[in-house]
Amino acid sequence: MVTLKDVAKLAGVAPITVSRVINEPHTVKEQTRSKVQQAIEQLGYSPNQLARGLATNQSNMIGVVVSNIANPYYADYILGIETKAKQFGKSVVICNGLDYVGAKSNLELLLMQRVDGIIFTSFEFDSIRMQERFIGELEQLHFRKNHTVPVVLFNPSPAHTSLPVIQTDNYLDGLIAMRHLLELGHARIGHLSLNRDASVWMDRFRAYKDSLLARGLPFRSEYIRLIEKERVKEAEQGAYQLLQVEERPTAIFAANDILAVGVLQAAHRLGIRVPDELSIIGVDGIELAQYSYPSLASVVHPRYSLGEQSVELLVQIMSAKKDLPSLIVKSQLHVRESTSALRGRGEEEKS
Amino acid sequence: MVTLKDVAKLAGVAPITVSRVINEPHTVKEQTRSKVQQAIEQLGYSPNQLARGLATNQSNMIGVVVSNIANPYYADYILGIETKAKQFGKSVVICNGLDYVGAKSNLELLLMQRVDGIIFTSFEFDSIRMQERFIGELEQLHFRKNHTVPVVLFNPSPAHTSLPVIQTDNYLDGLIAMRHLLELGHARIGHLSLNRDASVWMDRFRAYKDSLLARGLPFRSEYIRLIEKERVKEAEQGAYQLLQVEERPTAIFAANDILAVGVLQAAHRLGIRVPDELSIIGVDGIELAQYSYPSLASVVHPRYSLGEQSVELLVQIMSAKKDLPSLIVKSQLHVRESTSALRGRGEEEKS
DNA sequence: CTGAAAGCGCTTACAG
DNA sequence: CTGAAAGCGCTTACAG
Repeated sequence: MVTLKDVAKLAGVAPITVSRVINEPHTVKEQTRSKVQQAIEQLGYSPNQLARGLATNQSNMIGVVVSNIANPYYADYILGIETKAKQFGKSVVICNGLDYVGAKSNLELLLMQRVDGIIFTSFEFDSIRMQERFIGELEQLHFRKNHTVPVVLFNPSPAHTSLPVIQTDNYLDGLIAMRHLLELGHARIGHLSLNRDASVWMDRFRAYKDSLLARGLPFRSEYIRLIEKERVKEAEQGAYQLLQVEERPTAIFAANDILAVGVLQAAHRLGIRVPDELSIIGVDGIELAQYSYPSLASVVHPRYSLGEQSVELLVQIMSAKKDLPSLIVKSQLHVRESTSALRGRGEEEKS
Repeated sequence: MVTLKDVAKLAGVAPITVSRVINEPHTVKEQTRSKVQQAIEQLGYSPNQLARGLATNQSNMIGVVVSNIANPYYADYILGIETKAKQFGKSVVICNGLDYVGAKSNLELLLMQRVDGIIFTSFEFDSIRMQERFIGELEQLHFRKNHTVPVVLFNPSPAHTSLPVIQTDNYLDGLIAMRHLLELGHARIGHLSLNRDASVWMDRFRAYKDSLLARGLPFRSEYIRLIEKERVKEAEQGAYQLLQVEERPTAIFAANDILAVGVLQAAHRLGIRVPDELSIIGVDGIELAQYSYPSLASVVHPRYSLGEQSVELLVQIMSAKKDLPSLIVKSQLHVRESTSALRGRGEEEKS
């Protein structure tokens, strides 16, 4: 391997001068600089980041622990992270954090690699208790005297933590979805969600209830279905039950797009026309919802931008050497083809 | 930061002994080992990988340059890479390689980081010429005398290269898709693909033609549609034209699932029933196809496994210090709801 | 504007 | 089984 020394020798200067040409070119005289530049190109020199990192105590890498890399929700998010990280001259080390053990061991690896900071996405461990524990350990790590690693949590669950957080507003997402359905005149609205106590599901459910109450609409337990797994098939099964109660809901607020797709599938198989007989809305804005037939209305998360902002927040914390206020990023309602005004009510309005 | 020295001091041994406890524990006497272990835990020591990498000339990182991180095709692939890499004790640095400039600069960054090896996925640069150029530069890099970086290309395009390659068989994928349709009795089969000269599209197209010829079926140019962009919307537009020729195809082989979803959308909007009036099959096996309504038949790539195998191949090359034969991984036909026997022909068979 | 020395935190190779 | 010395390839801090 070509080293700084080799370049220095060829250019007839001291190694430190080569270092300067690379890191602070303006401090070097034009003439020597071009001499060094030439030597660098001639030898195809590529600075060793490991050595540089060791000397500067800065690796120029940021770690990202994603709860599940294969989850399509995170594809855009990761792209946003990568793009923004490169703008700051940083590389991205990506890890999967499917369970506590995996997340923990990946965290340790990242610490060994001396990454400049770490971004964690919302975990989906088996139990919320383990997530609590993990976040607790992160806090300990973060507030340790001798070596602090800047950390940003994206949509942590549980949400209460002293660490810097970037988050979407689950409750607001729910309100937005419900308002859309209510404004279309729907009153018999079902809710399909997950039987988990993470805030994603709890808060969206709370928004569902509050929205009904605010309109003076009854809250009917037969209009609620909580399934066990965040999968289309499971959601479809749950939706069957929701769609077979006596007074069928005219609209369903699915807690996210995966579940919404399941509802759509169920409607198709039951021969229920969407949106004529049933309106459906989800949350997240993943591709799957966009390319369903009919395309699904969704409260869309700006995932790419969330990735970018996660990095920005992390970098700010890194340079400020202190924590910054948490960030809440707004979602946006995308009305597509899966919702329509309630029949009858809609006609009344026309006349 | 706690260093090896600190641990050594606390344990009352030489630094090298601590190093041994970490890297080759069996060479250290039980008694000293436990003394050192205790000191490590007490201080919360975490070995500095940068220093280790500098000394051993091995970073324990592998680089991955993905043509487009946000492409859902790669989500599972990356997960497979990450999982397998961790089994080998390696971290994954992920980069986006949307265009030549981006791929090039990311390559340079990875080289500076002294990654142990790099995996490149098929590029989708604007022009095939730039892809050729990039692969050419990789070859140069690979066969350079003084510092060779092991490299694996996943589905490169153009496909002819002297570098180690792991690939799916585009031509075979096409044959499998076509055989399925032909066996269902279809004779009027359309093909929707991209107007690009990458082998993904060329080879699948060739398989389309050859399959027809092998059955003595006519090749009709009005049954072919090549669109400009790999997008559902664009595919839908292309499909309209395909579905409005006088003698409408009874089946369509879409060159991949994205395009197949577009065909499905077009069929829906034209009121053409799938699969009763039109069978559709794609290639890739992405989620989007699986959760369409009706669900789309596809020649499925084992993407998770492809990721795993990419890492395995890379690791083998790294340790063998020489190139290994290229790997071709088989796809698998998943019949779902979007294909059915040609009416009439199907009934004949029954009687 | 340029350089000689020391050090970042590990491991390798050689002793004992 | 354990250790002292040298080195990996950079940069920091101090001189001049």
